[in-house]
Amino acid sequence: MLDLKFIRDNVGKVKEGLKKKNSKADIDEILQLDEGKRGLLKEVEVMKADRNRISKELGISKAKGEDISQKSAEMKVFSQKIKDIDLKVEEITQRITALMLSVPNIPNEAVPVGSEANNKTVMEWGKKRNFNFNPLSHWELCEKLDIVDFKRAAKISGAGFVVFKGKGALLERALVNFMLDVHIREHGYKEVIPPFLVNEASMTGTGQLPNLKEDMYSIDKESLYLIPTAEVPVTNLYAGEIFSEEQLPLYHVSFSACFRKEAGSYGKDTRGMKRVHQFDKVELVKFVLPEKSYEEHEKLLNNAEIILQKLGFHYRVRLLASGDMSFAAAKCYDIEVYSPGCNEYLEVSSCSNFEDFQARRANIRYRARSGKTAYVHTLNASGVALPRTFIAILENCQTEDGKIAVPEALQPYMGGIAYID
RNA sequence: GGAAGGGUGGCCGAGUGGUCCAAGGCGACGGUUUGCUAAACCGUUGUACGGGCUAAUACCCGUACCGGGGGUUCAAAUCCCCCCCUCUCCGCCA
Repeated sequence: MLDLKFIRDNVGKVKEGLKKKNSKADIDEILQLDEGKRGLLKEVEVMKADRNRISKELGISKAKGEDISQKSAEMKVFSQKIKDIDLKVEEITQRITALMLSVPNIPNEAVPVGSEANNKTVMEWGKKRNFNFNPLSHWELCEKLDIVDFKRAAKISGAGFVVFKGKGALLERALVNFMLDVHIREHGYKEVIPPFLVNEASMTGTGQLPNLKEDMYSIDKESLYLIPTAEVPVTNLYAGEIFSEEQLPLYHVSFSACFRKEAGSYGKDTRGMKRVHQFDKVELVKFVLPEKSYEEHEKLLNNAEIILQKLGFHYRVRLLASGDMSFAAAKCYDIEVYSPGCNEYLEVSSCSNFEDFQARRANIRYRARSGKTAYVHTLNASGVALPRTFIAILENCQTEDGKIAVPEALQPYMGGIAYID
């Protein structure tokens, strides 16, 4: 959520930012409601001051044994007037809040303006592997090696689900443990294993609700949602809390399953496991001081990149254009790993700085040494998402005779085996 | 699913209708003392919103906030109703 006061003082800047993000959010309506509300507040607060003063006087009169019945009767009418105005104020406040929750974050100045086509490659690592044979797609490899079962997954759950089997399951497990270990031991993150079901407040806190409701699985009877990313439970861990300045920065790494309906992307990437309804992910979440957040953002990006470097994959980093960023982000890098079977770059991580946007929604603050409280900045990145990394391993590490050469970094996590065959 | 307790400031914890501007403690900050640290003593110490005055997030005034919502009352942390959360015990299940 943006700061209403900031909107009030920077109307032009905010409108420009929203335009860059292709948002149709109506700032004017919010400002108009806000003005009306402040007018009413001014009026009713004077009345309340009167009420408080007179009530106090009546208390004293009564203690002296004086008759206060007439004055009481007058005050009853006056109090009712206050209640009526309070009700109006409450109505307006709710409308403002509802509108504010749907206003996206505005982009940082470093973000290129435009749509997906304006995303900028800011860095490339490694090189595409040269094959002296025709590389297979991951779904062909999965079937041949019998390590992922798409058909039976569809039978028990539906399209867009996968079942890992044998060495496929082992590879998935190995990847999770490998990534967790790197972030915990080498990058100083503290591990958290959160619930995979969260309440509505948590989903609102990180910005998935209200706008992305159609893309989430929910258990309506209990008002619970299946998490689309560990970002949701982990960020909301500290909702309503106040850090001391010494506690920051705080780094968490978290493994979770992620659940996404992928509404609106039917027919896209239907083959294989590029886009599935349930997948595993190792997520990095940071809580930092506002003045450090862009420095921390670069470090975060690097932490995620290291995973791909250790696995030895060619990848590129894209700075997303304003219109391609998510609702809550102020600046975002995507890491895309190259996969030869499908011959494309696959997004394995979004590395975002949300500034105080999520912190304001979830009310996560810190107390500065001066004693002042302020919102923290939150950031997160996948470190990294599993299915596409799994794809990249199969397609990049395949041998001519149809085996998968396990990357060296993963071998200790797979009982020392060198090949999946 | 049943029964009982609890939810108060950064934290702990008192508070059964007006004097609550929420006691007291801890912590934090400032000061005195001190070779340094500690201790002791003195003082300060919430958040949000609105308004005034501004260079100002400084200062002044007001309002609201004691889990959330509603009610009673001239007046609610306090009384009543509903809900949420939490904890203990019982039952059921793993």
